[in-house]
Amino acid sequence: MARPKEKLLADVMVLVFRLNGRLLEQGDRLVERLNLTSARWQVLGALALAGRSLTAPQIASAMGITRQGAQKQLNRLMNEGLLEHRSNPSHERSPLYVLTDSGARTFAEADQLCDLWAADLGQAFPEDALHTTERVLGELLARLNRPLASLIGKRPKADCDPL
Amino acid sequence: MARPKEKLLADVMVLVFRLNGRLLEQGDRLVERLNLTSARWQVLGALALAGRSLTAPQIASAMGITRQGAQKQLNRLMNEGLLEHRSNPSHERSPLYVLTDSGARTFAEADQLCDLWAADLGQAFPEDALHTTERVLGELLARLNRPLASLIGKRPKADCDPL
DNA sequence: CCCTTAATGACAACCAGTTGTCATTAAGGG
DNA sequence: CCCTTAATGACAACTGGTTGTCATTAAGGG
Repeated sequence: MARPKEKLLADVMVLVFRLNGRLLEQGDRLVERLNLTSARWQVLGALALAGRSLTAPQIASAMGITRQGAQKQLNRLMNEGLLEHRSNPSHERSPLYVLTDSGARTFAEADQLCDLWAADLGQAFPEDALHTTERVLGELLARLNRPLASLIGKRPKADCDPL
Repeated sequence: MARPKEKLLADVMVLVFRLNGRLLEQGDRLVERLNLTSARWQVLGALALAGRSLTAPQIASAMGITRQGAQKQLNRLMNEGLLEHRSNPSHERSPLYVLTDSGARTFAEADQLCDLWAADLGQAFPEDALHTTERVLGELLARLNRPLASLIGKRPKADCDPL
């Protein structure tokens, strides 16, 4: 075989980097008119998908970023009136966030645009190819969520110490 | 079908975002010992792969980022002695960059680590699944490189005007 | 040979994310 | 019921990328 699996995988990695950039860029343009960016859109999405109020750390975790990163977008969305606080019965310093009417409307518009966009992009691909892609990327992600201690010759942290 | 293609594609997009983060994170850790980051590693890679000296804009284009972004990393790599200037016969203000011995050695080490890493990650996947993934992502990228003018109701720029 | 335009580097401002620190609140074990 | 520890928000500094601007150099057309 001309391309060993490592090389194929390296190609996939490079594609992921490029795609990430393009997706964010096009996503930004897609929701520009709504005064959203990809980042703020994703926050609205986390709340809309959850269908209930969430705290900042919960939203961060749903987005796969740090709570500080999520907090920045939350503060901004609050200022713009797309979100509001609900007092959190089980944590007085950590409010729950919910979409305002304006926020829900804005997200619905973005979601419509996204469907059009995805339908347009998706028509080029056979269903099973998309499925395979999803499976591979998902499995890759799962493997990347484990540490790579062995390769870098770094000792595992104390709490991972072998008995 | 329970999942229409738009939804599958949306899932793939989310996976790309997550993977991008993880790959950068693990990549950073992989080359940490070499005083590299994913970004600086990629600059060295662009030069090593090209096998010849390149200008800053050429490197930026190879990396798919802006020339200003590439320049930042180039300046830093110069300071650390991994790159050096060659005078550019065809452009006196835009020098050519080449790897120093130290830069070439550092990149060779990183490349070795990368092969180990990719081999480890790649063994989980059948060859044809990786191939399909590469094809889908590549085609997706190609489609994302065209503007999405129609969906956002934005007029195309003057130089794209229909005759 | 000018003169306009494109390419380039330097710089600054910004965006989205990270890590780290600090003070406060929540939670749980003697 | 303390007292320690974890979780949280606020803040600051940093990274890697973006856009925009400016001055200079290259390139090409009258």
